[in-house]
Amino acid sequence: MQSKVTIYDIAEKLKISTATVSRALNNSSKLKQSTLELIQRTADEMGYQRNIFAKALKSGKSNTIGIIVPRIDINFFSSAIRGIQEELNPNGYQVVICQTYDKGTLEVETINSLINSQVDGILMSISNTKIDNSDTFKTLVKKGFPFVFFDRKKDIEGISSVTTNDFEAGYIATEHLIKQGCKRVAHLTNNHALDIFKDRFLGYKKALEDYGLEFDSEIVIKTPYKIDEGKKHTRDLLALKNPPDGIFAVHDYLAFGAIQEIKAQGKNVPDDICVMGFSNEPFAKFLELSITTVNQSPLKMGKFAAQALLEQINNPNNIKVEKHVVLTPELLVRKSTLRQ
Amino acid sequence: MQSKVTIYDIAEKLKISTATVSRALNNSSKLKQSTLELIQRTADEMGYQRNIFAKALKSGKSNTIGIIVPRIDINFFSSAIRGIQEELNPNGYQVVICQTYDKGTLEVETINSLINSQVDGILMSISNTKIDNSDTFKTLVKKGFPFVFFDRKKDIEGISSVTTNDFEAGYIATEHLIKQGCKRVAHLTNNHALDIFKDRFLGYKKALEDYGLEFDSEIVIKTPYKIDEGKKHTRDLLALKNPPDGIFAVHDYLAFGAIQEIKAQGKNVPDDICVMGFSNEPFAKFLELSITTVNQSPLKMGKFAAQALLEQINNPNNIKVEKHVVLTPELLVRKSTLRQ
DNA sequence: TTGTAGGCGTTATCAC
DNA sequence: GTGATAACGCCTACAA
Repeated sequence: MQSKVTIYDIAEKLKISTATVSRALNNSSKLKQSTLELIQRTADEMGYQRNIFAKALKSGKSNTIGIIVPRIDINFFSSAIRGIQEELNPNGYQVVICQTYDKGTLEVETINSLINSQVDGILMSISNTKIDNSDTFKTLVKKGFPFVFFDRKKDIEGISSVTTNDFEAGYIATEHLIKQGCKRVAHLTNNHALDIFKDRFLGYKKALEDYGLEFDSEIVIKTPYKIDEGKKHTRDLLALKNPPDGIFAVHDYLAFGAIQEIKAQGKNVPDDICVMGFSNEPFAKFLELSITTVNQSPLKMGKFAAQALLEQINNPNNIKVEKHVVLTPELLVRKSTLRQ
Repeated sequence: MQSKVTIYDIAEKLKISTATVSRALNNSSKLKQSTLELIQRTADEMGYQRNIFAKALKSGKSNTIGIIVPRIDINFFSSAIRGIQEELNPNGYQVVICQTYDKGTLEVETINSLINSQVDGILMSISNTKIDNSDTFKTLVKKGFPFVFFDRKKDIEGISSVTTNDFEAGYIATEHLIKQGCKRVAHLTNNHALDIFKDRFLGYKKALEDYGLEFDSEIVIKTPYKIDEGKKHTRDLLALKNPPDGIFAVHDYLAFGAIQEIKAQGKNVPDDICVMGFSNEPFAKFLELSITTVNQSPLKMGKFAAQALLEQINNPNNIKVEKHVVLTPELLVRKSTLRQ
C-alpha cells in the first residue's frame, strides 16, 4: 500500500543509528555536514515518508487545525477558508473543514469530534441556532484550548475573535439609503441569535435616529436569508398602508428576492424603492440590476483569524491572550440604490 | 490542554490490565459483561478519549478520507461533498477537503500531501488544466491506493469513477432546444481538457446530426465559465452575419451572462433566442427569467463515490475492482427556453 | 475470561 | 558528532 520505509531502514542501510537519521531528517545543526547530506539523499532515494502518526504520538501535536462553518457553499465562508489556508499552510498546518448546516446540535458534536481527532486548534463561525452552547465554549477556555471565532461569534470571556464591524455596516448601509432619499427604510433581518444580525440592526436603528427618521418595528422583519423569503416578506411590506421606499436586507439573497418582487409588482428599483444587500455574493454584481451591498473582506478575515490562532498555539507560557480584531466594512454602491 | 487519561490510568484505578481495558473499549465480545460495563463507565467518568494517533500508528489506518475538488464554492461540489460525508461519517470516517483552484501543479502537490498525512483513500474531481498528471494517477493504481474519481475524471486503467452521462446530457439539452424550434444552436463550452466538456460537446453534435441541423464550428466557443465570458462571447455570436437562435452553455454562469447580453441588445429570451444552462446552480431557478438547466444529482454522486471508495478500502484480498457508475442527467425546463 | 509483553515509527535524553 | 534506549498510547498474539 503506502511506501513504508522507516528511519530504521535508512539506519540499517547506512550502518548508523536511528537517532542520527532522525536528527538529519530534522536538520539538526550538530551533525557533520557530510553525514547530513548522505542521510537526506539516501532517504530521498529510498522514498522515505515520515510517519505523521508516530510523530504526532510522540509530540502530542497533529499540526492540523479544524475549521467549523455553517456551510461552505456561501461565498463568504469559502473565501474565508481560502484566507485561512493561505495563512496556515506555509506555517506547516493542515486544515480540516466541517459544516454544521446551522444545526445547533451538530455544533457541539463537531467540536468534540475535532478535539477527539486532536486538532491543535479550532477556528469557528457559529451556527444560527437558538440552542445555547456556551458551556461547550467555556469548557474550551478552561482547558486553554486554542480557539478563535471569526465573523459569527459569541461573547465568551477568554475567546478571541475576528469580525466585521456590523454595527458600522448596518449604519452606513442605512445612511446610504437615506442619502439616496429614502424616507421609510424597512429592514429584512434574521433572528437575532447571532450578534452579526443584531449589530446590523442596531446600526440601522441608530442611523434612522441620527437622521431623524422614525423607527417602526412593523417594517423590521426577521426571516431566514433565502430568496423566497425575500420575495414573500417584500410582498407583505408592499401591501402595508404605508409601504417603505427603501429596504436594507442583511443578505444579498434576501435583497435579490425583494427586487424580484418589487419588479413583479411593476415598480421600479431604485426609483420607487431602493434595495440594499449584504455580503457581496458574486452574483449580485452581475445582475442586470446589480445589487448594492456591503463587502466584509472574508479573505482578510480568514488570515487574521488564522494569525490569532497561531499566536495562541505558539504562546509559550499560558499567558491569557484575548484579542478582538474588528474589520471595517466597505460599501459597494451599485444600481439597486443609485438614483440619478 | 487535552484531557490525557489513558488506558493505563483506567487499568490502574480498577486494578486490572491495560489489555482488558482496551478490549472493553473496543467492545470485545469475550469479556464478562460486568467488567465490560464497569470499564466503560469508569472510562466515561474519567473523561477518557482514545488517542487516535496511537491507534493509527498501531493499525496503520487513519480513518480519514481526502476529497480533492477544484473549489468548494461551486454548488455542485459542495453538494457532492455533503453526499460524501453523509455516506462516510456513519462508517467511521472523517473527511479532509482540499481545493486545487483548478491549478494543475497544486493537483499533484495536494495528492502527495494527503497521502503523506496517511489518508486511507482519496475522492477526486480533477482540475481543468492542460497539465498532464497521468503519471501520478498511474502510480496510485500501481500502489493499490484506494482512489475514485467523481464527475471530472481521467481515463486511467484501474481507477473507478462516478460521473454523469455527459454525452446524454449534451444530447438532451440540444434536443430540447431543437424541439423548441431552434434552427441554429450555438455552444458555449470549455476547453476540452476535461471529458465532461468534451462529452457534452459530442452529445450536442450528435443531436444536431440526428435532427438534420448543420454543425458549424464557428458557433462553438471555448471559454472559461464565468458570467463575463458568457456576455462577451454572446456579443460576438450576435454580431455574426448568421447569428444563432439558441445557445447551449455548459454552465449556468455562462448562460446567465448570455441572457444578460441578449436582453441588453433588446432581444427576447426565449422568443428570439433560447438559452440553456448546466449544473443547476441555485440562483438559476430564482431569476426572473429562470434558466433551463441540467441537474446532475451531486448528492447522489457523492454517495456513490464514497461507496465505491469504501468497497476498495474494505477489499480484503487485492482483487482488482474497477467500477464505473454513470448517473443519468435530468433536464429542468424553465423560462429561458420555454416558448409559448 | 484476563494478564504479559512486544511493537507500531519517532523523538529526546542520556551517555560516549 | 554519534549511538543506545526509553518513552508516546494503543492493540493483540500468546500465555495463563
